[in-house]
Amino acid sequence: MEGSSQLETCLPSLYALSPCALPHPLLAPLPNQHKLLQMPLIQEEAANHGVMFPSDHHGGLYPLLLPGIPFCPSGGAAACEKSTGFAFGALESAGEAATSAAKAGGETATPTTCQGPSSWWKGPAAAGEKGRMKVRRKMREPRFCFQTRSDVDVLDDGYKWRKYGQKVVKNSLHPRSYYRCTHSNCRVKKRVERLSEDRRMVITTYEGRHTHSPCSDDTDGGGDHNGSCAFTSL
DNA sequence: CGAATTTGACCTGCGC
DNA sequence: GCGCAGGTCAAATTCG
Repeated sequence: MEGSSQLETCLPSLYALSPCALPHPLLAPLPNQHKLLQMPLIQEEAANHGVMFPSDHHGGLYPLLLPGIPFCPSGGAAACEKSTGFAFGALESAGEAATSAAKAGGETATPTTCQGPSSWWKGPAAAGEKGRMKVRRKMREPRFCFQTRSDVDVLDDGYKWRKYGQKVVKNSLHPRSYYRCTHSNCRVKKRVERLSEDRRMVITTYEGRHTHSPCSDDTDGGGDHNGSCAFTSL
């Protein structure tokens, strides 16, 4: 399913997203060869919210993380928000920016104001009630959104993902895929879609933070066996 | 046979 | 209030 050769150029940039292995991945610009395109719309948000973005101006590549926000396992997002003053919804429009970018073909788009309310599933407990009680709550999760040039949709970022949905979105020729981290207590999600104009451009939006390290994906918890993990090289 | 993926239906939020 | 679009669920299907 996955063309590993095409993946190679993308891997390091994705690895840099790991909050577990790299507490401060922002500090590590990636080589030129890893093509990420900046999205003007999101950069606008960056200016407003202090989010860092990929830069192809300096040959560096910076994951889209919220600076100053510590790794918060098991839903510490709210606490982080308090302590840092950052609203985790800040990148809410970033996710939409991906779509906007797709629409505008990477052209400048008017930055939308951060729309606070967004949905987030409340979890198995609430969802399980009455069978179809899909109660959602306001989104308070960090988002990392970036583009990569790849022939494969699902980039191997070290984590294991399960696809839970696919949707054709408006103004996009390609369907958007929804993935969720397979780790038991990890509710990180990601959306993958392709640009209408350039099907090789993959827009990946990560949502939330992993509560585990990439290598210990299925072996829960303590996995410090980084020996064979590519993350350690960063 | 178990795990992963597919796919249609359902739910929610937002704009008009 | 209504309709649209995005996001999620879960049964069915496919794959290893």
